[in-house]
Amino acid sequence: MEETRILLAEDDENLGSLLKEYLEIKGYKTGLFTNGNRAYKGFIQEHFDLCLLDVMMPEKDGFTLAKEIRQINTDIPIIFLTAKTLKQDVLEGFSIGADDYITKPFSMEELLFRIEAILRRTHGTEGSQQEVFQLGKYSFDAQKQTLTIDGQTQKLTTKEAELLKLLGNNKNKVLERNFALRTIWFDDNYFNARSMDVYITKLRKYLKQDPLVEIINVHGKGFKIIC
Amino acid sequence: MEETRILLAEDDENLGSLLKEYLEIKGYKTGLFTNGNRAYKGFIQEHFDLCLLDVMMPEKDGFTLAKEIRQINTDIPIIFLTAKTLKQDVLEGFSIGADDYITKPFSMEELLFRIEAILRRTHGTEGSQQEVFQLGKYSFDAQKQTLTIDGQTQKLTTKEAELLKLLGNNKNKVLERNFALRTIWFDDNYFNARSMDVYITKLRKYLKQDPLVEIINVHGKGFKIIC
DNA sequence: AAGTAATGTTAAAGATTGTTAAATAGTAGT
DNA sequence: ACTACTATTTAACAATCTTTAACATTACTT
Repeated sequence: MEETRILLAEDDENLGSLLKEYLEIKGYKTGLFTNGNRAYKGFIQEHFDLCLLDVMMPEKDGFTLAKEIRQINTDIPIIFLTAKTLKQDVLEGFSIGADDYITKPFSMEELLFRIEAILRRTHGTEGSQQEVFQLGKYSFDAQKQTLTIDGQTQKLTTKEAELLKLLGNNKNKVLERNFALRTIWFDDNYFNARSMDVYITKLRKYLKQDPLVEIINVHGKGFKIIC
Repeated sequence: MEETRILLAEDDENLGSLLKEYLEIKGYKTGLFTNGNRAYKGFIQEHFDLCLLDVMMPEKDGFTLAKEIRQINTDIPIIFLTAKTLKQDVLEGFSIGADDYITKPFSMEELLFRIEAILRRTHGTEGSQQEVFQLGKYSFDAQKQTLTIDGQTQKLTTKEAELLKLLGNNKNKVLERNFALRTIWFDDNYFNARSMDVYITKLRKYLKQDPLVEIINVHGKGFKIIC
């Protein structure tokens, strides 16, 4: 397996070097650039496999930089780091071709999770990758968005499936509220949080047929599925 | 494999040189001309395999240039770049013999997708090459626009085939609405979106005979075919 | 125990998608 | 040109998905 190289564009030097240090410990060679222009030059001169771009930077903002990078390489995964989420911004980001979006403050684990998820998606045999979870007597197919028990199959909506997938990824471990909100809703405001609660209720209904499977709340933290 | 040479006529020098830079990184030798007259001279003097023509250019617009190019070479693929889509313009473009049409702003990924699609179509020994998809028990021939199951063959209309081809190209992955609309309808407005929905319904009907093949909606994103 | 915050639940409102049929546009033959 | 036919778009309404609102319940804090 080759070394994965990450381009990091972040004007806050403290945060930047912290991230760089962390990523390198995790085995990613990281190039840190403290403004958009330098990052662009770096991108042209060196080889990178993934870009982490701060949106708000002096001189050249992350979106502009991303557009320029996209002109050179359409495939390289781009993750935006941003202080605050405006739906508008998220949409603009994705229209440029962002692969993910992460709002500050974020934990290092969260960032790593997203980086690895994207690298799996990009490198891996993608598409055909089977995403079937066993949840007690239930079988959940994230691709097809279906939940099956005793031959009975229930179709799930997109959001239901996305949430159950995150829960299933963390069986018997806490899925943090903010993490789920940022991953699925791209923003962790109050209303999205309530929307997520509604979906938790829906999933619980679907999962009633096996009493050994349960989604429990961890007050103030999030939810975990036990099975 | 020989080198493919692209003629690029674009009066906006910033965009032009970015495109050139990008295309060359992708392995296409690119000649950039910043107005129609220069582009015409360039076309006569050098050899090119594909033309990217901006429609709106001072002195000589893209359509006029295309007509002149067509008099010299009836076969060379031509893609128009245009700021805004007027149905009128698209029709005029195709009547001149355009091979494709792309509206700004477009992503580089999108442009590359179209260039490569056309080169496959034009160059390749093609025939039945990569244009036959296996979708569960179905066999779909994008060239012939036919869908076959158990020896029964159903003819598809052009739009039906184009849409199924895009879906088939992204098996088990989400085909984004906007991308499909821009690729097939050249514009992603509300009405085209509804038209696309109608075609999704039609395709679902055709695909009913194999229950393992399904086109599912990913709310707010697009569709994916699973099989 | 009382008060506050977080979660549970249900229903309505709002947005997107599914479907059918009619209107329009395009095509080929005469 | 006209007619007959097919393909595509538009319109209308139905169904589904998501968010928002409201109120109920539970958990935590003091």
